[in-house]
Amino acid sequence: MRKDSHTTQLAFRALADPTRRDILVQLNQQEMTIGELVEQFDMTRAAVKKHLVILEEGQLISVQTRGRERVNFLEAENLEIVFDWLAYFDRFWDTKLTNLKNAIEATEAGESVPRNKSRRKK
Amino acid sequence: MRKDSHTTQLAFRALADPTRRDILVQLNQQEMTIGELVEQFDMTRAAVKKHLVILEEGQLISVQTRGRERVNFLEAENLEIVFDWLAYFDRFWDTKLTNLKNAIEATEAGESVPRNKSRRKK
DNA sequence: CATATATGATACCTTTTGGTATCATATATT
DNA sequence: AATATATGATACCAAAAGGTATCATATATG
Repeated sequence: MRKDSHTTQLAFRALADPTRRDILVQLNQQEMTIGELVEQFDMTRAAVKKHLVILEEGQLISVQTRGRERVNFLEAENLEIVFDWLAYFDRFWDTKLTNLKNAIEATEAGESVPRNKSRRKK
Repeated sequence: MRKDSHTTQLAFRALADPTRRDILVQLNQQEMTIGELVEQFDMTRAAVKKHLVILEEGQLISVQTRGRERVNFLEAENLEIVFDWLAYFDRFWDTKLTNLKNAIEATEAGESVPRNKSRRKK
């Protein structure tokens, strides 16, 4: 039986909570301190901190100290852990490849890369 | 703030457990009854059944009744829910597109579709 | 130096999760 | 019809998850 790695488990665990997924979205827009993140959520600093720890364990964010501040960065490349797991499923993948092929050809034709609907911000 | 859908949440929740991910892998090879699945795991039927319910709620499997048997199928297309969420992250996506472009060109050149790590730089 | 600010750490609580044991139901099979 | 088989449902339990309140620590700043 195929058993995926602990690294994979920590990544999926990190993504299982909606607040944590939202944090990643925030950090995709801009790196932020925990203080700035707390302003975006209706919960205490301690709760946000716990989420940040789990995101770090999942290798989806990194932290850089700046004086007394600690700035959190999205580690977008490490979403590959999840992507790779998905890629295992050939049936899904085959149709996906076709769609992506079209997207890429559109891109090469000079259009902008087509995005997901949820990507739009109003 | 971007808030993802309940559907997305149920999918990520379903993927958060290693046993459930393994079940999807099993069902990718071949559709199976709960009885057949139980043979593959070191836990009771009731435990497996709970996992199947959560996978159904995440729309990642479907069930078809055949006499007294209930056959579970992978709904590989619905992994798109997760894929779409990942696609939001442009930084990740841009590098991924490049890799996929290479993969697709290789495919069109007659090679088989490369997967996972083997797709990356060698 | 003294104080405010930004953050981390810990104890504690409630709900969810992952599991078992057990009972109930539907459909083959003899 | 009676029994075996395949599955579903429920009560119960321990551990993990998600949250708060509170205390501790490090670093700017007047």
